[in-house]
Amino acid sequence: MVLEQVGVLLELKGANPFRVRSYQNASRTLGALEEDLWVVTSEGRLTDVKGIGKGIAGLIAEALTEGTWGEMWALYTSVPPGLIQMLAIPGLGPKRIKQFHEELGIESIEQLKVSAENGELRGLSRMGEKSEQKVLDGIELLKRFSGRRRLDVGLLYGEALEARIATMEGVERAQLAGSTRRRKETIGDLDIVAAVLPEDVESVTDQILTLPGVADVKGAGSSKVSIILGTEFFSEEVMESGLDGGVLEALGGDAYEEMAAHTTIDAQIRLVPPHVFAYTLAYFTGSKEHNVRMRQRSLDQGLRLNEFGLFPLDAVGELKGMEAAEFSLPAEKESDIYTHLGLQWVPPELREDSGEIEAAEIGSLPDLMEPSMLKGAFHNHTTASDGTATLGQMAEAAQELGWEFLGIADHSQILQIASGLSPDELVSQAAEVRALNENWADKGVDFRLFHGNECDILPDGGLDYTDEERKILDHVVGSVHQLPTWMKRDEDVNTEALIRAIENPSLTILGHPTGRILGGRDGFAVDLHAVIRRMGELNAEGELKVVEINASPYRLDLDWRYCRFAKEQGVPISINPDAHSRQGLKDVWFGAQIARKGWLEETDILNCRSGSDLEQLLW
DNA sequence: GCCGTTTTCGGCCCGACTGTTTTCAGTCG
Repeated sequence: MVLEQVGVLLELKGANPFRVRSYQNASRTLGALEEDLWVVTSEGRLTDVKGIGKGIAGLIAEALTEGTWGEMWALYTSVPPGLIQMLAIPGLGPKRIKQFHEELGIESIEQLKVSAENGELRGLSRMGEKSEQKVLDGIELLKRFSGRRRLDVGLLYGEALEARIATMEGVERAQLAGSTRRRKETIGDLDIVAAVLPEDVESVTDQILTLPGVADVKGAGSSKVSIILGTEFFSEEVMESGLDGGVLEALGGDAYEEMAAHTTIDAQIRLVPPHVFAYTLAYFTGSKEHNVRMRQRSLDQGLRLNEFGLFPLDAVGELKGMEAAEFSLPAEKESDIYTHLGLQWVPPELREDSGEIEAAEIGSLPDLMEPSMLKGAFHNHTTASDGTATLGQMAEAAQELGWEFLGIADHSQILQIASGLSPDELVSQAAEVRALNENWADKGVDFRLFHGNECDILPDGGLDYTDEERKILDHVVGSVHQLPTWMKRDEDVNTEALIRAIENPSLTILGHPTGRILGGRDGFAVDLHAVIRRMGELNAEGELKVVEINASPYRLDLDWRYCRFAKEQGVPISINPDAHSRQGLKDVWFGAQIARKGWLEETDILNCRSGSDLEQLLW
C-alpha cells in the first residue's frame, strides 16, 4: 500500500509522529476494505471509513482519477531509498537515520557501515562507542536473518522455551504471547510472560541466561530479559521433555532438521508478579492495534489499561507502572479483563483490530473451528507423482488420524518436473481408488478416497487435460505452477485468467491461490476479492467452488485476511495439507490455525463435513 | 492527519530499557 510508504517517508522526514500514524492506520484500514476502493471513492463515501479524513481521501481521489500523487511525489523523490532500507536495521529508527543522513550525508546501509567502522558516528550528539557498535551489530543481524520466521519455527522454539521457563524454580506460570500466540503466518520474535515473585526474579533471570542454546544476551533488566536463541537450544533431552507433543507431531521431522541446521530467534521474557500476570499476558499478546483499542475503550470508561492492570483514573492519580498495581481491578485470567470492559473474551487469533472488539461488545464473536473437527483433506500427493508414500500408505495414515476420507490430488501431466500423471495414469489411478473404496465398503469401514487431481491452471486460465479426461475425477484442485509467467503479468491479466479457471465446470477447489512461499517469494498479483466474489456467484447458481487454505507452513495461502470475505461471499474453505508424505498430512493443524485467525467456524470448512456427506457432493 | 454524546482544538497508548546523559532521547513492542 502506497500510504504505508508515505508514512515511512514522513517518518524519515521527521514529521509529526501522529501524522505518520494516520497514514499507517489509513493504509491498514484500506487494505482490509472489502469493497472496491474505486467505487467507494467515486461515491464520495471514502471519508465514512474510520481513519480516513479529508486529507487522505483527497489524496486517494487524486491518485485514482488523475493518476498523480500531488506533493507526495516530491516526498518520494526527496528521500533516498537507502534510508528506507536502513529502517530494517534492528535498533535503528527514523530519528537516528535522519541524523546520520543530515549530519554525515549517509544514504545507504553500506555507507553507514563504513562510517561506523571508521568511528564517525560516535561524534554525533547522544551517540557513543556502544551505540556505534550497536549499529554494526544491527547491520550484521539484518544480514543474517532477513526478516521474519515462519509460524512453525516460532512455535517450535516458543513452546519449547515456554515449557523450559514454566518448570523453572521460582516460576509460578509461564505462557507464550506475541504474534506466535496470535498465530500470525510469520513472526518477528518470541514473547514469553512469566509469573515470578519479586524475590525470585534474580534467580529466574540467572536460570534463563544459563539455558543451553542462549547464543547472546541483548539485555536483562528487573522485569525483562532479552536473549537470542541458537539451535543448541534443541538438545535431544529438551526435545523430549520440553515440547508440546501435538505441535512436535504436527511439525514433523523434516522441519526440525532444517531448524537444527541454521536458525536463531530473538526471545523476550517478561517477569511479573503473579497478580498482574493476566494483564501482562494480554498486553504482550497484542496486537498493538488491538491494545490501542482496548486502552481507548478503558479511557472511555474512566480506566487506564496497561501491562500491570486496569486502574480507575481517580484512584491512581499520578501513580505509574507497578506502583499503581495495587489499585488495579483484579484479573485472575484474561477473560476477567475483557469482562471488566464489557466484552466477550477475544481469542488471541482475532486480536488484530479487524472488528473483533465490535463483535465482542455485542457477544457475536465466531465459534471458531478446531483442528480436531477436520474429517479429512482434499489435496494430497502420492508416489504416482512427487509424493513419497503410495496411495494405500497415505490412506492408512489418514485413517490413523481418525479421518473419514482422503482426497488425492497428484500433479497433472504438464508438470513434468513433479512427474505429473498422463491421462492413462489418471485412469489406472481411478481404478486403484475404486478398488480400495469397494474393499472398505465391503468391510463396513467408514473411510473412502476421493479421486482428484491438482490440475495446472495454464497461463490463459485453461486447465490441464481435456474436459473429457477430467470427467473421471471426483474433484479438481486448480493450481498455478508456472510462476514466472504469472509474476511478470499485471494484476488484471492474472485475475481474468483465474476467473476463467474457476468458471470451468470441472474445477472444485482453487489451490494455493497466490503461489506465495513465506520467506521465499511473494505470490503473483491478483485481485482475490474479485475471484472469490465470482466463486460466490457460481455457488449461488448451484455449483461447488471452494477455496483452499494451503496448510503447508511454507505457504498458508489463502491468506487469513481473505477468509471472512470468502465466508461472506458463500465460498467454503478447504484446509489442505498439500501432503507429499504420510507425516505431511498433519500440516492441516497449521491450516486450522489460519482458518481460526480468519474467523472461520466448523460449518465454513468443507473438510469438516462427514465422509458420507461428501460422497453425496462429489460422487 | 484524524477525531469528537464534556467536540472544531488539542489531544492522539504507555512503559521498559539502553546509552547517553546530569534529566533525557531513541527504539521497541
